[in-house]
This record gives sequence, structure tokens and C-alpha cells, in this order.
Amino acid sequence: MPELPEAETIVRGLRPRLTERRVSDVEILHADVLRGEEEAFVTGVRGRRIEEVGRRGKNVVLLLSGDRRLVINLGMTGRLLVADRTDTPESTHPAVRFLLDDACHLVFDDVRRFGALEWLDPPAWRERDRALGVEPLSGRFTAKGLRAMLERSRSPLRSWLLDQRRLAGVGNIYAVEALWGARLHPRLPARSVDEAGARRLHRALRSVLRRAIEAGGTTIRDYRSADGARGEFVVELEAYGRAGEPCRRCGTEIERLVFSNRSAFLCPRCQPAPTG
DNA sequence: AGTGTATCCTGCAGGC
DNA sequence: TGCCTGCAGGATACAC
Repeated sequence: MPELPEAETIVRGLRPRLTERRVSDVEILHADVLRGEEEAFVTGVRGRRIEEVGRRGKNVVLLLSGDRRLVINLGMTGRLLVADRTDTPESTHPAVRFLLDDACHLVFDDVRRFGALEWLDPPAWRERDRALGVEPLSGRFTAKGLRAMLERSRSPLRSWLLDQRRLAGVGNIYAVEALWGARLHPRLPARSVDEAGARRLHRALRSVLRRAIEAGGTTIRDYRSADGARGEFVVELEAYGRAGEPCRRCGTEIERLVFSNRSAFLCPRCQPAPTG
């Protein structure tokens, strides 16, 4: 999906355009992207004002009047596009359209419809928020804290990083990139990372996420920001999608390996395989 | 606790 | 040109 940097880029684009706007109407084109009842969703959202536009992990969170939240998980191919008219060149698979102040549209567009839109009251939001791990760019995420969390798990590092209950917002691209940056093998068991390794991983995670936000995220194929722009971080990827190409640190060919049904990429020299 | 597998769904690239 | 397979940024449920 859109991972943390892509969600953050979308949020920054949406914020000035959505804040203080009223949702005057909602049009559901594909009800399967709604979690929960369509009726409840429409009546819950319609007529409310958008007070804040935020992010939690990979989720875009719109705070609506009456302390309700519209939580949007973009899945693999979800987009949130703002447009004056109903249709834009970027909106190829509209699933939900929000009419704002009878003036412009917020379109949730999703080719594969793995995305999910949910309308939450305060208790449901608290529960959702609690289920997600620490924000990796917040001050609460420290190298020490990371080390302590890693010590409690035998899970391979790449799987460990993808679990949203531990860190919120890291997906396959940035997990792979951070592990390359920290010189740690994706299959290395979390608890065998030493203190220096944990410090490198902490630093690499924050660095790659920050740099990706600066570049407006990574567009492989479908991802677009709120105004339809592509994410330019793709040219800065060191490992993800580079199988067979030389490692930019040592020149060794980047390898692809598959586990947990997903591709990982690594430099076999910089990121030595765990022994045993 | 962790892993592999399947599922949701569509599109695209590559091989033949 | 068409058909087939594999692959894709995610989340979740299941069996083992």
C-alpha cells in the first residue's frame, strides 16, 4: 500500500483543502470498501464538518464534527483525490465520492478495492488506536525501546517490521529499505539483533521514512498524492525491486527472496544471512 | 508464537 | 493477437 510516507503525503495535500469543509453528500459506488453498514456510514458522515485531517500509521483519519472519525485504510491501490468536478483523469476506479460544501469532491478511488473506509465513534476509535503500535517518527520511538521490543520476538525482522501492532506505518518497501540501511538480513530473528544493530535499525527506519516523505512517497504503479502527483522516492530505492542490480554500497548483486508470501530484497554481502 | 496459505480484486508484464 | 502465469505498496482468517 501506500505506507506511512504515502499516507503522510496524502494527508498534507488534503489538509488545506478539506479542513472546515462540510460533507454535503456521499455517493457509494462500491459498497465493498465500507466496513460496516452502508446506511450507517452514509448517515453518519453526511452533514458533518471536517475538523482535522490526520494520520495514524498507514491510515488517513478525518476528524468530523461530533467527535466522530472517518478512518481510511488505502489498501494496495487506494487513492484520495480532491477535484472540482466528479471525474478527473486520475480517478479511474471511483468507489466513494464525497461532495464537499456543494463545491468540490473528495474521491476514494481504488482499483483492487482492498481499501477500507470506516466511520468510528470515540470508543471504537480508541480501540483501533490502541491496536496500532508506536509511530516510528514520534519521540516515543527510541532505539532503546526498539531493542526491548525486538528482544521479545523470534520473528524474522521483515515480518516483525510489517506487524502494525508493533510499529504503525511500515510496509514492505520501507521494511526492506530500512533493513538494507541497517545491514540486517530480512530473515534475522528479531531477538538476535544486538544493541548496535537495533540502533542502526532505528536510525535507518526514521531516515528512510523521512526521506520518503520529502520525496512525496514512492510510486510503483498506482499511488498518487491528493492532487494526483507521483511519489519520487522510487529513484532512491536501494534494495526494493532491484534484484540483479548492483548494491550501491558494495556492488554485489541484490537478491530477491520470498517468505510469508511476499518479496524481500537484500544485498547478500552487506546483509549476511543468519547462521544456523 | 510464528509460518504458510488462502482470500478479497483488478491490471499489467512477460512467455509462448 | 490471444492465452496463460505470476506478481503487486495490505489486512485478515485459518490450520498446523
